[in-house]
Amino acid sequence: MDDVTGAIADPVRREILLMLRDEALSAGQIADRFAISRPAVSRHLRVLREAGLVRDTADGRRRVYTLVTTPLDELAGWLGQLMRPAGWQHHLDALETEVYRTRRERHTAAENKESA
Amino acid sequence: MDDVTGAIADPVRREILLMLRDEALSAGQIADRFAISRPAVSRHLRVLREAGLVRDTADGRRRVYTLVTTPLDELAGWLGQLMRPAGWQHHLDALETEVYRTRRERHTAAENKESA
DNA sequence: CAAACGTGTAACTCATCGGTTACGCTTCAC
DNA sequence: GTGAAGCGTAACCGATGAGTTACACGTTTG
Repeated sequence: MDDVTGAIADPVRREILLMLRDEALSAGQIADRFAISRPAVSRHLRVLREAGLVRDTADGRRRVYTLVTTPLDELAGWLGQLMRPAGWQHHLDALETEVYRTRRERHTAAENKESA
Repeated sequence: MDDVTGAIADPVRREILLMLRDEALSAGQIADRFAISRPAVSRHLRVLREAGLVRDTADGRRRVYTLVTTPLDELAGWLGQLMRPAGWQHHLDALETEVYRTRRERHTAAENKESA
């Protein structure tokens, strides 16, 4: 949990996650979309990887990253735990999870759509 | 958003939020539950306050803190944005079930008398 | 009023973080 | 084989964060 919240805490890393939401991207492609240096992005990717939020697959000399949302379940559960007593119904639209106890393996987002 | 994710990133602060979920607590009461010094807790409270996650009301020489979940909406929305493409339907389904089933759980944390 | 209580703030230390440049390793192209 | 492409790591640095002790300030209480 600490890994996830820590990873989420940085705007660059949040942006990376959003980028990976729609398509898998290589390290270089990701780095190109930021003003900071490539090594800096590389380390952000490392943080995300260690938090389990992304998975990297070697593809020749490239390294393709894909999103892994599973670790977010715990965070979502924590959020739900906090918001429940208040306007629960209201948040339902935005929130979306109470999982917290279910699914844990499911999707794995292994779409090999790298048509870059 | 950065404020919230930053605030959430610390385990002590997350714990504080959970503590405030069920009842309002004074700074001292909160500090007593942690091994760290009181000033340290005080600064955690400041971070939470600046993130809008807690509200403090003066009560004599005490300062009572209450939870404010509103800022979490944005985070919840962001989370949803990330998890939607994956098992969104699934999550939503589980959520609704959960909501109807628990239905505010009996005890209700009725201490929410101090309105905004 | 004076003493004790409850809290926040200031000043300081130490560890961690995010960024940069330099470098090394593996893979593709010729 | 040689050189370039693509990435990650190492070393270094300034900024930030969390913890501590010392202190100031308002509030109760005797």
